[in-house]
Amino acid sequence: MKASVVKIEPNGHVCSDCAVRDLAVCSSLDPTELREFEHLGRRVHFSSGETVFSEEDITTSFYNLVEGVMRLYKLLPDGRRQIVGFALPGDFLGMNISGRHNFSADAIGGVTVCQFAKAPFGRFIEDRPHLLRRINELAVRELSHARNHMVLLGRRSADEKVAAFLLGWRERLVSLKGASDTVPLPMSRQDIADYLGLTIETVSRTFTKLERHGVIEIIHGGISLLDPAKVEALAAA
Amino acid sequence: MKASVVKIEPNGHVCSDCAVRDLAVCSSLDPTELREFEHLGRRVHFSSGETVFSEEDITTSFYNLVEGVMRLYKLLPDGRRQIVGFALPGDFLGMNISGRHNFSADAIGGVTVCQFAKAPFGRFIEDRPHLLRRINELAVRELSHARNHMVLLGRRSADEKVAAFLLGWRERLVSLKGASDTVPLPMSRQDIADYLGLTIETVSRTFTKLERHGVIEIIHGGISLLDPAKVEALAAA
DNA sequence: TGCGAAAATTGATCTGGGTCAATCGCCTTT
DNA sequence: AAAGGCGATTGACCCAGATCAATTTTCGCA
Repeated sequence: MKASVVKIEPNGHVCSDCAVRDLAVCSSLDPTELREFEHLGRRVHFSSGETVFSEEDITTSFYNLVEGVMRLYKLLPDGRRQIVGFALPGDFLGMNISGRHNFSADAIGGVTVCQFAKAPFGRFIEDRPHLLRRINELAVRELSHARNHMVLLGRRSADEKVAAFLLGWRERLVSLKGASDTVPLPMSRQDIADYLGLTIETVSRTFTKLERHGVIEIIHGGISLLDPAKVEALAAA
Repeated sequence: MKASVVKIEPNGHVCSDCAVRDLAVCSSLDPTELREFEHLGRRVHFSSGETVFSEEDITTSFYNLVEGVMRLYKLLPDGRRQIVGFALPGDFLGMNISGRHNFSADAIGGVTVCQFAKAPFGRFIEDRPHLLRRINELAVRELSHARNHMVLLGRRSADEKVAAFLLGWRERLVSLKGASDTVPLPMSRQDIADYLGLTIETVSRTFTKLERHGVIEIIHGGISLLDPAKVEALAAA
């Protein structure tokens, strides 16, 4: 949204002590490769609300999210928005066949990415099938998520959508922050609505309804699952 | 749906004159590889309505659709169904990370697939990165489709959904049957409804409404686009 | 060629979630 | 500490699309 004034970190970064070393595509690289890989990427910081790349932009870079949360979304000509996913540390962004990004991505809160110019990255992959396999693995995982989300969007009620979202988001945070019934929600209600194919009002009402029923507690910056089993039942598997 | 009585074709098939030679994953193989590849797959026929594989089944095979159309879908415990896509000749099915299919697939009309046992296929890929790259390409293409479909499911009206579906289906048929304003629809109205996140009644009503407005003509086994530009306008890009 | 069943269409009515419109409750910023 | 502003909540009302209920059309099969 805002004008993009990115902050590039001084060259001092080393992959070997990167926070997402074992989650990201890099997990497929051995120490020698990793040192070479280090020179391909540069760390870039984006502040809250900044757009990292836009749908229809020609793809010049791939990104490895290192820290923070991003919303990935598509817009219809009249402004309707569908968020197709939230990216978390370890996620790899930018793969496409058309040569253009097919969604936009912006920062929710401060974000650090590891940015790779397309050509050198492509060359690096060339003779490293294990990296390609890792990328494919992430794509297939993403595809599975996308299909689950289609079911949610096409066939679930508002209550089910919200319940499933809370559980799914909590689940995704497990590998990053460990399991917890306290679920931070860094994204806005509008973001949640656009992710679930609902309006902000319906999301808000559903939250308060769940709270009235003692199923969740709305806390500052997130929610707390008071009765996870009940939420699971509401999500209709 | 029906009990599965598959028909395996006698061994006489050769990849080099396969109908999907240039569309499928096989397009990445050179003639020598293709001859070796030939021994990995066997052609299997499924009749209308038969299930090729089911969600949650352990993946023992990958499939290359050679002829016919398949519906790919997920079911909720209470029977609600979301069709996540229709497969056409050239499509590659079975990639997943969990070791289980994450959707079900059944034949719409008669279908011929080229079936590969998982292990030998995996071994064949192992030292052929160009095949892996081709598979990744198909996965990324699929991912793009999935994201577009999320927008449709989450943010488009019934009219827009139907119009977009007709255009999208027509577009997919171009590479198989050439461009045409006559669009065959081998799937049922229920299938279309479950693909678009609508009910069968809404799909039917929308078709008749479009026909009344002179935008399409409902013909036997499909529709004809009388005013493609108008349909595009309705689809809201 | 006709019969039974399944698919598709059409009509009448209902409702979940959208729309419109106030507040409310914070965070800033001064 | 007051004011301004933005995100979130809440309420009143509405409507697109679901549901329920007949037909009508198509199709497989004898």
